Amino acid sequence: MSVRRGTYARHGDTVVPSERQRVFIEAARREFVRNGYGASSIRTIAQEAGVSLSALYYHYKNKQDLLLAILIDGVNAFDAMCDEELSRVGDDPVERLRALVFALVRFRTTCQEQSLMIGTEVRNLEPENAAVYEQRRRSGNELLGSIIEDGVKSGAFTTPYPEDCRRSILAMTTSIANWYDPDGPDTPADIAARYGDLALLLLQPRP
Amino acid sequence: MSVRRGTYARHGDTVVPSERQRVFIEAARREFVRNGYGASSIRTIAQEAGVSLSALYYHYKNKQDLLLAILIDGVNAFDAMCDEELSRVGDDPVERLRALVFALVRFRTTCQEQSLMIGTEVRNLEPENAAVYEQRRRSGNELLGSIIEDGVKSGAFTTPYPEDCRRSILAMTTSIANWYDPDGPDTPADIAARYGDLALLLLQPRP
Amino acid sequence: MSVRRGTYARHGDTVVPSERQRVFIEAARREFVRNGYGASSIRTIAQEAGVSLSALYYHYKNKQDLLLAILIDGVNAFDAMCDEELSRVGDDPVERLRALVFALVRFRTTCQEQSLMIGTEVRNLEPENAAVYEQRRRSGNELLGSIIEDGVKSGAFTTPYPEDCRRSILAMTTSIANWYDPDGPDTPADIAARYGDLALLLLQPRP
Amino acid sequence: MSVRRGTYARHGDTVVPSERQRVFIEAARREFVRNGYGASSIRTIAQEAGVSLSALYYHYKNKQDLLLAILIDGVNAFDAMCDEELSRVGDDPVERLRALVFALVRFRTTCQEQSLMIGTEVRNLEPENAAVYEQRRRSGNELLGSIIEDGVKSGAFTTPYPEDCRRSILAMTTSIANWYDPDGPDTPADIAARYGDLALLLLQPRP
DNA sequence: AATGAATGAGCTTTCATTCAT
DNA sequence: GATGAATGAAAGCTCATTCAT
Repeated sequence: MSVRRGTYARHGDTVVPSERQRVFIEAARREFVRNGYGASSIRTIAQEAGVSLSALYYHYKNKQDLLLAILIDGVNAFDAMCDEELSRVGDDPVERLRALVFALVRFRTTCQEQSLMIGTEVRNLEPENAAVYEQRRRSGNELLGSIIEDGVKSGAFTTPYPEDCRRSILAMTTSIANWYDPDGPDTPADIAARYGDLALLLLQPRP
Repeated sequence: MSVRRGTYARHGDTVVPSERQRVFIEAARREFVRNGYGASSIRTIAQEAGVSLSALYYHYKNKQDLLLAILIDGVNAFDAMCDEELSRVGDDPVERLRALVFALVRFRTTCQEQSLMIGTEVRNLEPENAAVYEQRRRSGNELLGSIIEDGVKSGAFTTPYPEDCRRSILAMTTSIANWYDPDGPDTPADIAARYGDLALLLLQPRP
Repeated sequence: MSVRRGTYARHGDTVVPSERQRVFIEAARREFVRNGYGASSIRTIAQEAGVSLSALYYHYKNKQDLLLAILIDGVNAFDAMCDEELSRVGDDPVERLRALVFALVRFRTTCQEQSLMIGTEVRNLEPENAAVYEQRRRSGNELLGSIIEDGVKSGAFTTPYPEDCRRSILAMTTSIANWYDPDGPDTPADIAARYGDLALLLLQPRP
Repeated sequence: MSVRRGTYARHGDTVVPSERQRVFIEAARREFVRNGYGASSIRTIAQEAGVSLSALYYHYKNKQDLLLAILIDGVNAFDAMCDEELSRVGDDPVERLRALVFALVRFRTTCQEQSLMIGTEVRNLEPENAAVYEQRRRSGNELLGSIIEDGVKSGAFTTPYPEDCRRSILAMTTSIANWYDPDGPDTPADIAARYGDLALLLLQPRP
């Protein structure tokens, strides 16, 4: 039968896309980022991927399925970066916060396209797929909240608005993808350092 | 003889939409926010506005023109709020900063739909219209930059990263439109007060 | 707005198709009779009707709607013939039976295409439309049953199997559409006379 | 080396389908009866048969070939029933007529699906295959005509319209497949007895 | 100021079929 | 015997847009 069985739509668990599927995912992501999901043509995507339209349909049962695959691929990359950065540090909330901000910035700069997809195109997921996606996404995304919460509890952070801080840090790092230029003077590490500082300013660490 | 001549596409200056045009703008905005520009049907918009498709074409020469009208309508609302809030305060950078944040928050909360359109759907403007729009938008949007710059020059703000602060403040207030619930416990003023605090934390005002 | 509002799918009552709609109905009927509903292309139908594909979609909201229109047009023709023939005779069951068989034969011979559609393509109606159609069809189609029933009650027909007779008379007249050749030697009236005799043989009239 | 060589398309003679082929034939028949030939998908058929699409293509060279196989399988069943019933009786036209009607009814009731295919889907045969099929079908189908002819010649049947009788008897028995319900009260034998009576009424046997 | 009718291009999707393995 | 991968053609349908009235 078809590869479609192994699609994310069916099992929620992490399935590594095949080489062919990677080609589709990347072509589609380029298109979706350029035009948005609704205005992107699946014909053009197949063309950009260098195969026939039917071949795409052999691997993904429809446009939605492709969108879901891209988004899940994005959160996988995101999770991987968070895990990697956090594995380098200990339990100190300040250290952990800096590490996470570093991961966020790395993601928004080195995976600019993935980054732009997530959050912009989620609204185009049909309810069923949105559920599948949310479940996958939750785990990775609650990290910031728990780090802040821990820091506040332990007295490391003294901010009176932890929830607003969480949202703000997320928003300000997320928006980096909108202006970051890989050919510009700033390296991801430069930016991460500055945004780490800014994030800590918001959280008002115990002096 | 058609109204189209007076459309934004032709003259860049502010033209107040007629009553009829307001109906179209609002119906279209609802649709664009729901589905995105590319996936929205101009037929559905006409239907929601309660008139015939041809009537819409009498007022706007095409879908693009409608998008441009919506976006300009959005920046007009935005500019009006900024002007209003800033007219209440004097020259002190801290006061001005708070006033502007207040305006930003008011816009993102009370004009949620306009807010979501701006920034999400700009990319769907064709080059010619994008130019028209950018010109209109610039003036209003450079306010934050100049306030920060003034504060830094005068020594009122001591941040070493004024540009990152500007971007961060913009991003964190912008993102409010994504989660704000008019039926929730927080009033726009509540939120504005907190985000004013946060913004000042980033800018590190002289103690 | 569009003509679609007046389509049969919306109101169950008899709406006379416009001139344009007649063209579509006849082109579509030709195609459906030739290939069957499922294998007929709506593109080809539009082509045969001599208009663009979109024009067809302006008048009928989809393939189903067109099918329904054709079928209802068919039962309308059928009903008209039955009414006409029965209006010529009195109350005598034998007379009425002959008149109805005459109407059946006339329909199967002079409206061969309509005839072939009805009964062959009803199965392609989606449930909702099938309901609309059945309701329209019922009235006309129960005539034979009631004539036979009356005759049996009054003793004019002595058959022990009135229900099988009903089905048989229906089947044998229906099948005429399959072989009747308008250029052949038999006139519809010839055939009707013979099938009237046969139908009466089945019903075993009181001698 | 493929089985296709032995397919009906190549030799006209009776080839008994293999066990595997029976599975395909039955799955396909179910689909064809449900949707009609043109609207049935060969993919769905393979799925229902529980094998891969390619496996189906190994056994039948295309959709047409499958249709032909089904139809021929149908006439084979039909012929077998006729032979069986007729072998039980002698030369008397009345006896033979009753036996044949019995066979017709048995076929339409116990092989309902085969019955519905034959006659409904023949029109979908391409000319070449239609020829192959007609040749196979003729023999079995001319039985009724010859029995009636014999009876008329010998004076056993006095009908003035033997050809119309033949068509009527065929039509009325054929239509049984449309309403027969295996779970209903009537057994095939019950129905056959009644339709035998009706058929004889049409033929007007010498008293 | 507004409408109904029409159009051509494009959409997503499914089709029957082939072929290397 | 059987499969996965692929393809070109065509399906039904919707799109933004135009134009005579």
